[in-house]
Amino acid sequence: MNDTRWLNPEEEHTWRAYLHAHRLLLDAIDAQLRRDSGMPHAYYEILVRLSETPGRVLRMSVLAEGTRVSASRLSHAIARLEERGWVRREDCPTDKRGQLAVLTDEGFAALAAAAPGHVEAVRGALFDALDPEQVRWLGAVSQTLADHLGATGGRVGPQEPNGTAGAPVRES
Amino acid sequence: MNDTRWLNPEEEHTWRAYLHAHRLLLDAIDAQLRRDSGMPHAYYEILVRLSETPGRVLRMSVLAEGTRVSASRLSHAIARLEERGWVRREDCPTDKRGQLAVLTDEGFAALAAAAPGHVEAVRGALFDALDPEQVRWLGAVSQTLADHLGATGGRVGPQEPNGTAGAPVRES
DNA sequence: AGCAGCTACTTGAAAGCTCAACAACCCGAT
DNA sequence: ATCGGGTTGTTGAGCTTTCAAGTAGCTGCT
Repeated sequence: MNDTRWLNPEEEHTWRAYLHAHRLLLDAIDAQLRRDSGMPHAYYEILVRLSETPGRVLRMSVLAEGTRVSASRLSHAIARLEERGWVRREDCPTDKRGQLAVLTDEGFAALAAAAPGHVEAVRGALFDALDPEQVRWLGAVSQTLADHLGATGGRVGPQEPNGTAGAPVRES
Repeated sequence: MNDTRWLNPEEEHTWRAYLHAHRLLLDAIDAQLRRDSGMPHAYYEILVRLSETPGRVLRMSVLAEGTRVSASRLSHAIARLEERGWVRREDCPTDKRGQLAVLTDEGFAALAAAAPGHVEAVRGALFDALDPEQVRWLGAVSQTLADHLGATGGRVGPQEPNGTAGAPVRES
């Protein structure tokens, strides 16, 4: 009749704690970026991606893959970033279907301005709360999970060993 | 000039892996619920909360606190759940400002119908990928984080040791 | 060459979320 | 009693995300 494999108490607790912690964490990060830099975290991630790339250009499809967002969402997002002058679209020379998203100097400046506050927020919300062993485990578990979901349930296939966000390319 | 405490390589990697994993995980969970049960995960969490309460009633403020959602968002969400007939509003007898959200039988049925698929999704996306030690660490780290953010940066004050979601009250 | 089927990206509408403003009410102090 | 300040919940506007088409171009097959 009912062959659902319900969660056992430990799993249940873990899942709820995870949801709880994650919501608080991401809400804090997103709120900080919106408040101090006028951009949602999703946009920050896009800008970071672009900033790390030689020429600060990326094809839409690659960018979508890299930031794990749907094509549609990226298209809308880039449209808005374009309105702000932070990103510019160009035609892809090798594939007439393609579009390139180019980070403008204004976009890079906006990112550079946002980065310190954002990094402080991440540090304050996440790393300040965890001891080194916890950080290692969080990294390991996240990696395992990302591999699992990337290969199995997730959006797509071949995974780069990579996530998003942080600081823009440090110009060193 | 620049005294930002940037993330070190391990932190950077951990943060990106975390974002990556989390996005894949929550997207998968949310997509499953939308597809199979026509409700976003946020609504599921609200219904779960209500289902676990004696009488399946909760004051808006308590529900907002419990699901870690802004008052505004909850108000909108309840409005939509009400349109579907899954929740009903009632006046709070002891405080004329207050409103009670009551889970209807239809709402409970919808939750009960959604739960098995959702739990399978959580299991498949999360617990199937982790070994017991990783689950323990994930729980511990999440709990630490939730406490930290609940007390410090998060939305509010006195924390219940609790998150959200899972199965509705098992009728045992 | 031409065509079927796939990939890349966009679009518009509907749904959800955030933010700021607001109405109604409670409570404590005067 | 009433007034000030805090709390509870709602609303509407604007923005973001999702979903379902839709357009255009590539690719391999005949």
